[in-house]
Formats: sequence, C-alpha cells, structure tokens
Amino acid sequence: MSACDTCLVRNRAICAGLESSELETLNTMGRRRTLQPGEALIWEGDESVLVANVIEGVLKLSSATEDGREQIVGVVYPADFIGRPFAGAAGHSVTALTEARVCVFARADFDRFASEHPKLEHKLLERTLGELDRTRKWMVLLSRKTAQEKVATFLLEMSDRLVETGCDHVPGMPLKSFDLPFSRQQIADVLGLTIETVSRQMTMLKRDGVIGLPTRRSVDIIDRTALQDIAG
Amino acid sequence: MSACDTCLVRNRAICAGLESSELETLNTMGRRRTLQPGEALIWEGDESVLVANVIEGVLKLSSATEDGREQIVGVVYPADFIGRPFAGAAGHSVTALTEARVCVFARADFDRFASEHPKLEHKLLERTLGELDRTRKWMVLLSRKTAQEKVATFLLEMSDRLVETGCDHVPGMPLKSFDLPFSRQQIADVLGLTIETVSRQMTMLKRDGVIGLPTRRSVDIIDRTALQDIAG
DNA sequence: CGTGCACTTGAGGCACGTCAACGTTCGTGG
DNA sequence: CCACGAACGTTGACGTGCCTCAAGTGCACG
Repeated sequence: MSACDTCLVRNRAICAGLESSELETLNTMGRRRTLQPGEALIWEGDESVLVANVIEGVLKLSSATEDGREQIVGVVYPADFIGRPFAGAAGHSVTALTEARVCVFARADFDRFASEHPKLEHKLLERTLGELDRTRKWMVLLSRKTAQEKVATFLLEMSDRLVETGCDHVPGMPLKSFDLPFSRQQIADVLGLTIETVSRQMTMLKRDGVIGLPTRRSVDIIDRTALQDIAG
Repeated sequence: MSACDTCLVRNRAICAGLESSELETLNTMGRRRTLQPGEALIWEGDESVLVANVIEGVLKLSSATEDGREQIVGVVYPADFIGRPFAGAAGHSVTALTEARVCVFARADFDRFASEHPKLEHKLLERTLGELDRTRKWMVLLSRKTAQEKVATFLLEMSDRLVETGCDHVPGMPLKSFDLPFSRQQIADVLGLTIETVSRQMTMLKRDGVIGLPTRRSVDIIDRTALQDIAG
C-alpha cells in the first residue's frame, strides 16, 4: 500500500484527482519528512532543488533585506504546495512554525512529472492563482492599514485558516478559540510591525473586551463583530 | 490573415508556442481593444468575466480598503496576462496607465480553451509563478523599507522593466533615461506612501546628484551605483 | 530557587502623514 | 497669441503612530 493512500491531505492537495497508477509513480518519487519547529526546508537564494506538499503543520515563507530586516511573505497550511517549480532560485525561505510533515520531491522529477500530467499542472495553477490573490490582498494590509487594523485582521484570518486544520470544529465555522502557531516576533514579521507594537495592540484588544488571552499562545475571540469593525 | 500573425507580443505572451491552427481558434475567440489612460478594464469585486493579454502599454492592478485607501498591487507590461481564470471574483481593478492595447477573451471561453491546451496552461503557470515571486519581493519593500529606499527601488525597477517595452535600447541593458508611466499619486500608491513623501524623496535624490528630473514625467539615472546602494 | 527566554510596559524620538500655501505645466477659449 | 483655470507637483510647518531603547514581569527549564 502506498503512502498516498493514507495521506491526510489526499483529497485536497494537488495530487487529488490523479489516477491510482499516476499516484503510484508520484509516490515512488516523493518521500515523507518531518520538520521540527524552527527547522528550515528551503533557504532564500538557494537554487530551487525541491518542492513539497504540506501534510500536517504550519510553515512560514520569509524573505529578508540585506541588513537583516525579515518579512514573512506567506504562511502555508496542510494541503498547500511549497517551492518553485520550473525555474531558478528560491525567492524566500521556508521554515516550520509548528512540528510539520511534508511530502518532498526533487524539483527535476516533479517538473518532468508535472509536464506529463496536465491535470496536476491545472491544480497547481489554480492553487498558485489563489495564492497570488491572497498575497495581493495582504499587500494592502501591509502598506495601508494601521497597527490596530493589522492585528485584528491577523487574528480573524488565523481563526479562519486554522479551521481547516483543527479537529474540534463545525466545518466552515471560524474558530472562537485557538492556539497561535506564531510567537509575538513572528506575528510582527507577518504584519510588518515590531514585537512591542503587536504586544501593545493585543493588550488593548484584551482591555476593550474584544479578545481574551488565556495563555501567551492562545486566543479567544469574544466579540467577533467588534474585531471585524476594527479590522476595517 | 489572423490578427495573431502581426501581434507585437506573439513570441512572448502565453500564446507563444501554440500551433497555427490553435492560434486560429484562439483568434476567433478574442478581440482587440484599445484603452485610454485612466480607463478601467476590470473592477475590483466584479465577477471575473474576462481575461486578456497586454499587447502594448502599461496597466495597474489596484485594490482599496473600504474607506478608500488605495494600493497598487501590481503593474503589467506588454506580453503580461490579465485577469483571474477558473474562478470567482476579481480581487483587484485593472486600469490603463498609458494608452494600451489588449487582446480580450471571455473568461468562460478562455477557461475551456486552456483546459484543452496543456501547453497554454503551462505557460500561464510559469507566468503566474513569476508574478507571485515578484509580488512577494514587493511585500518586503512595502513593509520593511524606508521611503528613500522605496523610491530608489522603484526607479531601478522601472528602468529594468521598461527596457522590454522601449525601442531605443540595447537588449538587457537597463535604461539611463525614461518616461514614467505614473503620476506622483500613482507612484505613491505603488509604494504605499503619500504624494508629498514621494515628491520630497525625488527632490532629495536630485539634489544629491543621483538622478535628474528634466521634466515631471521623465527621469535620468545619473549615478546608478549610488541609487542601488540607497535602494538597500 | 535561580537562570533564561518570551512577553509586557514605559518613556522618548523620528520618519512619515497631514494640512496648507505656493509654483508649474497644460489645455481651452477668447 | 495670450489669458485663464484646473490639475499636478513642490515645499514648508506641524502632528502623530510606530519604532527604539530600556526596564520590568511572568512562565518554563534545570
């Protein structure tokens, strides 16, 4: 029995819709790998040698200016695709935020397989277009929203995106309480803020009764409507 | 003779590499359209009903917050692809900056044609992946660079991207002098700044002898090395 | 029970936004 | 050809939101 048969993201990743014989081929090309929190899979600027599917966990895509200012340019969740097929160098690093399991392919192998399987390329195209939409929306946030709006937007987005991952939830319903896969520093890196500003904004939202912060890594959304108003 | 035969971007757009019979089919589906500066082709939030190739000119992709703050999330040049195939609503408006000619397709027609032509989808995928890379690089600029660095980076990028469009150039050599397709307001919208800040930074670069500003729409890059240093 | 790290809180400064006045270019019609 | 006005751009004075620097505070580890 191939690993794909038991894959958690079997029906949501780009491999969905492949014939079982194709899946078999893909399975022989790829291998599973577990990443510890903080462990990197791809480094910014390196030649693009591997691509992967996320099976479990959350990873960040990050890029930095020469003098060390970091910006998180994307966050990927289970079933998402990682890496840069068909070309050149990696524009950003990929690092696990939580413990993560991924399904890794050599880029050359994957490129060849993809070129021979239009259905896979189509899935990949749809996913890439979606990612581009999300990234562009994030640009508006980065350049035009205030710190308060940024933090509120971030918390709402987390409660939406973590639904797909979590177990104890009604499908489609955003979460009321969840654990952040991010440290304060990482939240700051996502939002283009400093750690102090994030901390202050979180405290304000708590003080105003919009959210609760039972522990440093968990969040309760108490007044979702208010949070949406603040997010702008 | 089909319009495609004389198309300026025949060998660079996603149609490149199609058989002449396929091109013939595509030609019957699409139609040419000329846009005046400021004219919009697609509006943010509208259902995605059309896609297009840029033949000539420069267009902006823009998105706004509810209260009217605008952010330009992308700029497209000849041979670039516009629109959102395969799904939903347009995440951003598309507006001509210069007079522009585009090759427009009904999205439904294009989707069907693309699904039947893997080579086209592959081109589109490569283009989309490239656009995603560029967009992510721009995120770092928006959130982590200073006004001075932003303006310097913008001018360098313009001199690179306009090469492909211009006529009087050595291929691959960035331009020393060029006309901006942007007003100051639009530059501000690209960089996430205000018009006043852009103006001040341009004046500073001029005062320091790094650039020249012969007219309000044209730029000379006098000291490219210095500009690159400033861009960070 | 200390040591270290993540986070919070506070005080102060600065880059950029805001508001306002002025200069320059360009189109339009007399 | 010039007069006029509107749009665009520049410059200045001032305010403020976020960053910087620095000192706590609380939790997790040996």
